[in-house]
Amino acid sequence: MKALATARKNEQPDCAPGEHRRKRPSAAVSAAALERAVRIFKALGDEPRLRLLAILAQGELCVSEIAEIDDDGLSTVSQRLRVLRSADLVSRRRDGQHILYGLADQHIGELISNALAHASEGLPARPSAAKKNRKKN
Amino acid sequence: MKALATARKNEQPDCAPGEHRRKRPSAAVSAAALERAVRIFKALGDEPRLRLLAILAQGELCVSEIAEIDDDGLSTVSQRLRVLRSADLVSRRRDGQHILYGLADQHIGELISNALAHASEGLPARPSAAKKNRKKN
DNA sequence: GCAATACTTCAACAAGTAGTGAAGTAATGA
DNA sequence: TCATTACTTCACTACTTGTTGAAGTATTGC
Repeated sequence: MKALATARKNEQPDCAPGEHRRKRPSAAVSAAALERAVRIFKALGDEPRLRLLAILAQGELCVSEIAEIDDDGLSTVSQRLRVLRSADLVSRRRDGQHILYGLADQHIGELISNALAHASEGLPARPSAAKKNRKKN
Repeated sequence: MKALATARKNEQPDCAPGEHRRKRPSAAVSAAALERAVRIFKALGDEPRLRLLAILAQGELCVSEIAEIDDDGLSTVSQRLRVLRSADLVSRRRDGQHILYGLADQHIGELISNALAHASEGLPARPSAAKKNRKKN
C-alpha cells in the first residue's frame, strides 16, 4: 500500500552498502514471478480461505455444501471462492444445478499441506512470538 | 475480518450436505496449525516483504543495507522486518552498531524458492491470469 | 559524561479487503 | 411458460494493514 510517495524518503542511514559486507545482493528475483507468488500468498493468508482450500483438497464440493460445512452464507462463500479463483487456486465446473469447486492443481495441494505440516512442527524453537516488546515502565 | 456477526447468517441453501456427495469433509486441519500457516502466508503476501526475504535468502544484511538496496526508508524497512519477525520468518542478531537480519530457517528459504519456482512456471498454462483454469501436463 | 550512528516505536492516514443483504443470472423442472 | 434452486455480483460498511515523519532507545566512540 505505497501511500503516495511523498517528498523525501524516510531517513536514510550513513552506512553505505558495501561498508559492512563485500557482496551486495540485488533484486535477484523475476518481478513477474514475485508478483505471482505474492498473489498466491495473499489468497492463502486468510483463515477461512485456507481452511476452505484444505477442505477442497479432500475433494470437489459445491458452494452450498461449503456454506453448510463452514456455517457461512452463500454470498460469503461465493466471494471467498472468487478470490481463490482469481489467484488460480481453485477450479470450477458445473454439474447440473450445482457448481463444483476443487483445487486447481496438485501443486497447490502440496503447497498447502507443506505449509500446514511446517506450521504444526513449529519451525523455530519458540512457543508464541511477538510478545516481549514492552519497555520498562 | 468477520464484520460483527450480525443477526442471521447469509441466505442458506436448501440442499443439505450429503445430498450431492456421500462423504462430508469437515474441519480436518488443526486450528493451531491453520492459524500459524495463515500468519506465515499473510507475511509472505506482500511484494516488498517477499522481495526482502528473497534478498535475505542470499545472506544476512543490516537494516541500513536493506534500506539502501530497496531504496526505502529505515522506518519502512524496520516495520517490514517487524512483521516478518512476528511471523517467525527472520532471525535477528546484533553486530556492533548494526543489527543483522537473515532467514529464520532453511525451511523458509525452501518455501519461498518453491513458491517462486512454482510461480515462474505459471502453473496453469496461462500468460496473464484470472481468466480460465486449464490443467496442463 | 555527551554526541553520533543505527535502529525501533508511535501515531496517523490512505488504501485495501472481508463480510453481508439485496438484487441479478443461470440451469432445471413442472 | 413460470417457479425454484443454486449461485454470483453489487454496494456498502467495518475493519485491517502498509507507509511514513517524528520521537524514542541502544550501542559505540570521544
